[in-house]
Amino acid sequence: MGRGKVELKRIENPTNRQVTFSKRRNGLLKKAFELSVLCDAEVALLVFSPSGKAYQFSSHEINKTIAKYKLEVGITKSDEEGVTTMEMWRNEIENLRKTVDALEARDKHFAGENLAGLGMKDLKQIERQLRVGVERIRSKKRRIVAEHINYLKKKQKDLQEENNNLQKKLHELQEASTSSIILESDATRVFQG
Amino acid sequence: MGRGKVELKRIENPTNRQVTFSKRRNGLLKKAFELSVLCDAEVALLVFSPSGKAYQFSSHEINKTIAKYKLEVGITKSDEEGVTTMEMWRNEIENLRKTVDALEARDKHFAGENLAGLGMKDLKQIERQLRVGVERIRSKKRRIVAEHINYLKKKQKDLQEENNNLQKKLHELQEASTSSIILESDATRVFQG
DNA sequence: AACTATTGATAAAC
DNA sequence: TGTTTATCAATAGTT
Repeated sequence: MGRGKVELKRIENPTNRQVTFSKRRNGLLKKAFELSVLCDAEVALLVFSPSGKAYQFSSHEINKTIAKYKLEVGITKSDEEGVTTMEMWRNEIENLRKTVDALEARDKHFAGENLAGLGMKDLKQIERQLRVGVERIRSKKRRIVAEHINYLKKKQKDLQEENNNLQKKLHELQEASTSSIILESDATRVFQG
Repeated sequence: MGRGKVELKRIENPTNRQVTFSKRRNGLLKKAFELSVLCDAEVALLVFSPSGKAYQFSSHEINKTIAKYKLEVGITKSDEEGVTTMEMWRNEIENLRKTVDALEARDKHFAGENLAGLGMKDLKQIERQLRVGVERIRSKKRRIVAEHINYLKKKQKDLQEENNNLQKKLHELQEASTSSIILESDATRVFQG
């Protein structure tokens, strides 16, 4: 379902694989939910990304669904305990190490290092990603600057206003002072007259 | 997807519900499979029909996937006492997870995403790194193109050379042919004379 | 992330 | 259930 058919095999380009994973994972979770609602079914779905991130959906208590499944299949609890656990942890750690390696390789590519073995297509894609990144960073910077400018303008305006007020008051005081002098001199004249 | 839209609520007609369950269950299992293959993901899917019949798909050992899930939940839950070795492993895994998260965050920054909370200084640094990356990628691209051009030039030169050789040979053949005709007519004349 | 051209899934009917 | 068909939904590739 898309611009072209897709072979049923691991997508080699890591970026595409990640994007497809994200899209299809959402689709799968949605459909699991729909099935449970439309057909009144009990559904449990576990998904782990290659990097070890977990996603899940369950229509009921997931542990109960799992227990139900185990009952159905007749698996003893001991299967998942003991030595197996250790192995799993080892696997988990190994997977995480691989993920770290992959991400670090990616970072190197973004830094323009370790490009040997990349083809023109890969390079173009990376360049495009970098350019998009730069543009977004610049946009963010522009926004920050604009916000700062607005802040300064507002501050300036406030100060100007305050300034005007002070000037006005000062003026009033001066006026008042002058009048009172005039009045005083009048009064003096009256008294003198 | 069909002759009409469908409300997201339990299908009341039991026959339709059963038919839809059958179809959608198959669709869901198929998509779970595709996700696991295309994206190299670990997927486990459990479905119980309302009548209690079980269906499942799993890309790996389902018990391990389930155990992995429980491990995941166990790690997120912080946390009770355990054997020291276990603790160490947990720590190691958690550290690796943090590393992965950090690297992924870095990638996001490089993609110009999740920039909230970054200051002007951070942004400038990231932008500089990206620009360096772009420049190196471009440089690599230029080198590839240059190499390709050289290859084409060499090929062209070789072809030109071969071409010349062929022309030369052709010319020689034509010369030879012409001479023999002359010789033949001479001979004829001699015989006739 | 948003947009489409396409493929895929499926509701209805048989 | 299986098949067919008209439609809707998911998504691959692209920007």
